[in-house]
Amino acid sequence: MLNQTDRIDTLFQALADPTRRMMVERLSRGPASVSELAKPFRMSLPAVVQHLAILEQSGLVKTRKLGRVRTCTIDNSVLSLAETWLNERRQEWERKLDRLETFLAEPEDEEPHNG
Amino acid sequence: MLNQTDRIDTLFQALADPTRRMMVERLSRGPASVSELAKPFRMSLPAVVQHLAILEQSGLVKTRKLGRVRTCTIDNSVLSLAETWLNERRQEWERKLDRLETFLAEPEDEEPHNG
DNA sequence: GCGTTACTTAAGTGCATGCTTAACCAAACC
DNA sequence: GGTTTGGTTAAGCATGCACTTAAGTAACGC
Repeated sequence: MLNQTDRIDTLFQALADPTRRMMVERLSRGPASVSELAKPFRMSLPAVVQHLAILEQSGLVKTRKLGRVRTCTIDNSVLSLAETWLNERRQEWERKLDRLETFLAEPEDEEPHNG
Repeated sequence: MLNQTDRIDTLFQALADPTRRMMVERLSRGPASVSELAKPFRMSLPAVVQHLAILEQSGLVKTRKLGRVRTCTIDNSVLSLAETWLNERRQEWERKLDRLETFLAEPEDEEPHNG
C-alpha cells in the first residue's frame, strides 16, 4: 500500500523524465493508443511501454484494452495533487516573506510571531 | 547551458526524492543552515549536502556562505515553474473534456474541431 | 594556539533506471 | 488460414543515483 509521501514520490519521479512528460503532454490533448503514443520517439516499443507503466503506477495515466489496442487517458486529479503540493510550499514561503516585510516596515513596538 | 526541457527535468528530478521534498518543506518555512537542514535526517552530512547540491542545480534553492555557515533559501519562482507546467497540462485536458461534453450535448449539426 | 563546529572533498558500493534485442501472443484483415 | 498489426514478456546491460566512510579545511570560541 502506498502512503501520501510515496504517492507524491512516484508522481514526481514519473514527471522527471522528458519522454514521460512528452507522453503526458500528448495525452493532455486527448487519449491515444500505445503505438500512437510511441510514434514521436525513436526508442523501441518496449521502452515506451515501460515508460507508460511508470505513468500508470503514478496514477497519472489510466489505460484499458479493447480488442488488441490499449487506450491511454490522463487523470487530472493526480496532476493536481502535485500542483497542490507545490502551491502549498510556495504559499507558505510567500506568507513568510510577507510577515518579514511587515516586520521590517513596522516601528519596533510589536513582536514578530515566528513559530 | 540548460534549455527549458532540461530545467523542468532537473526540477522534477529534484522533487522526486522524499528527503529533498522534506528539505524544501523545511525551507518554505524559512531559511536554514546546512546542519539545521540535516538535523531531521539519519543520513550522513555528505549525503545531505549531495541532496542540497541537486536542489541548487535545479534552482529551487539558493545558498550563500558567510563565515563557516552556509545559509539556504528557497526560490519561489522556480517552484512556480513546475506549478505552471502542471497547470497547463491540466487546463488543456479540461478544455478537451469541455469540448467533448459540448459535442455530446449538441445536436449533430456541428462538427467537433479536433486538430 | 587549540579544540570544536561547520562544512568539504574524495572514493567506493549496491541498487534503480532507461534502454536494448529476441521471442511470443492474439486480434484484425484479406 | 496466413500475414500483418498492436502489444507483451523476458533477459541483459550500461549508466546514474543515494548513500557510505575517511580524511581534510577553515572559521569561531576561549
